[in-house]
Amino acid sequence: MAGAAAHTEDQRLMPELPEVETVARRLRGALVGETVAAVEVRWEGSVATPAAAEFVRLLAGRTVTAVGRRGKFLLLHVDPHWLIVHLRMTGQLLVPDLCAAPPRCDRHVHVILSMASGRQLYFRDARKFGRLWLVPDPAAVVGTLGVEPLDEGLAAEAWAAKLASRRRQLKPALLDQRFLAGLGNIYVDEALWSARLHPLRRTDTLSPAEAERLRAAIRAVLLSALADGGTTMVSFRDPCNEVGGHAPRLDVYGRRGAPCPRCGTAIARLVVGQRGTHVCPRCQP
DNA sequence: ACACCCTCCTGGAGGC
DNA sequence: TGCCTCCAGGAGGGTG
Repeated sequence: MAGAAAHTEDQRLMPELPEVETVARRLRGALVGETVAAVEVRWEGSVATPAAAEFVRLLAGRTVTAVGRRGKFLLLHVDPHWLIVHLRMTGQLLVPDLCAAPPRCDRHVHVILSMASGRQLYFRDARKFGRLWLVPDPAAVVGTLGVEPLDEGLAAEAWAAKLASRRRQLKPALLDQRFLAGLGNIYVDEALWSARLHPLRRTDTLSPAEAERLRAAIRAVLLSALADGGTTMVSFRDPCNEVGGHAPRLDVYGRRGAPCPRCGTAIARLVVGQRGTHVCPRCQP
């Protein structure tokens, strides 16, 4: 019975930190050193800033010197500019050149960068929520993001104090990119399950042991997904049009009605902060 | 500081 | 090749 319901949720899956990091790593090898020859913007709504014509003009002739990630944002240094991309729900960055099964250049491909070498980069996005920015300073886009969960910044003491300093429900706090950068709906549910914490617990009620459990769970969940090349339910693809391998290893997300891997109780679905949320009613009191 | 609501957008599912 | 409605989801904005 999890079948139909879970499949519905599977349609709405966004790239989170492990998926964006996977894209960044593979784009780095594909694009660093490449020079942009031409840019085509097929749907102007994909470009947040500047205006499409200016976006095209500024990129032409520039060379990609670095590819990085901050939270769920991709940062491409197209010297001297920064091309920043957020994939949101269904966005993809594809390098057809490298694909064993190349994507069609269909109506969902909204921006195309053509390199001097002939290599191309597609920005494809069925739901059109994804955005591209071209700015002189990345801080204009990513300046308000919180700490990176996989960085030293998430030290145990600082993390416990950070949680204690807020009075919010755990799930909305963990989804807040100013609080912690990179988690989305899937990995928040997975981390809370792993740490045996209910999503409605208030951040300032966690014991030091619980805070540490959560910190470790977040890191473990992200690292595990990253090792699998991310989670693909339906739409996530890396630049080579390949799916991520982590979906079968999810413990609660999209598994309503299925048995909790720890205790066998049926996974429940509730709504927290307007978002579908998966918990084990027994493990997460 | 926090909760709540709205907008963006569309494919898929379910009702009929 | 059936049509129509509903809905999820991240981020940013606004309001209470």
